[in-house]
Amino acid sequence: MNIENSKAQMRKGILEFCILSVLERGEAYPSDIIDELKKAKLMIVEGTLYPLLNRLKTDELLAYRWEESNSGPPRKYYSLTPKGKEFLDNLAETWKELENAVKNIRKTK
Amino acid sequence: MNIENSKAQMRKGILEFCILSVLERGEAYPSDIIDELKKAKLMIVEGTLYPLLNRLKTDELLAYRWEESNSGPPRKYYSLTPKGKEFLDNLAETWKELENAVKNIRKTK
DNA sequence: AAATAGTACCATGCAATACATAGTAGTATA
DNA sequence: TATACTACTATGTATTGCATGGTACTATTT
Repeated sequence: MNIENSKAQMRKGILEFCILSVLERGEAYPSDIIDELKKAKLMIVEGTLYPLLNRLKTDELLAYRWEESNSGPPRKYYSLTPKGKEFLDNLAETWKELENAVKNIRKTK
Repeated sequence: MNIENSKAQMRKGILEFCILSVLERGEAYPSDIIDELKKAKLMIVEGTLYPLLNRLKTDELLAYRWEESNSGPPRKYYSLTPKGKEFLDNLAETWKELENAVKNIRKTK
């Protein structure tokens, strides 16, 4: 049993929350999102990010627009929809509950 | 996109950590573990717990012994191995890093 | 112009794990 | 014996992060 695998498993399920959080602060395109997460020491790879963004778009939590880049190919800027913002609030609550649960398990008794 | 599913996904990857934490405090059999987690508001079902316990046993993080019950079928008591304790310490560190990563993403910038 | 490099996005098979469901088995009680 | 309760086992399904391979656009180099 491998700690790197456990790290990846722990990331599962919270990346959605983190990505919506990044976009709460303002629209961004995928590389920006990767950079923001990397700054917070949370690594995500393209093979994960793109399908995830597409899922969120399909579920109407995100919207996007294309923008020409002045130094490379066009970019897809994502932003939160009102529905996305609401969902994010729910995720934030869920995360807090999870944190508390872990805290209780680690401390109590 | 369904908040209940997101809750389940957030649980993925940290149940291992929580179960090892419960056992850090002393050996327990599966129903005890379920009760401890339930007390902390973390729900796990048998179909998840048993395979997980078996995986941890297979990886030598847990040991178990059978004990006759005085009011029902025999019980399988699990306990942490030294290897398990060491792995748990790593998981605790990983969890802390994850908490900080989320905190940074939610707060910074 | 063609080739190469850098950047951006897309597609998909695989591995891991939570859950739902179905079942077996031991013990106690009706 | 049948039923109920408790405990453990097995497995198919759904979901999602990762590895890998690819397409496409723009800029730079040959």
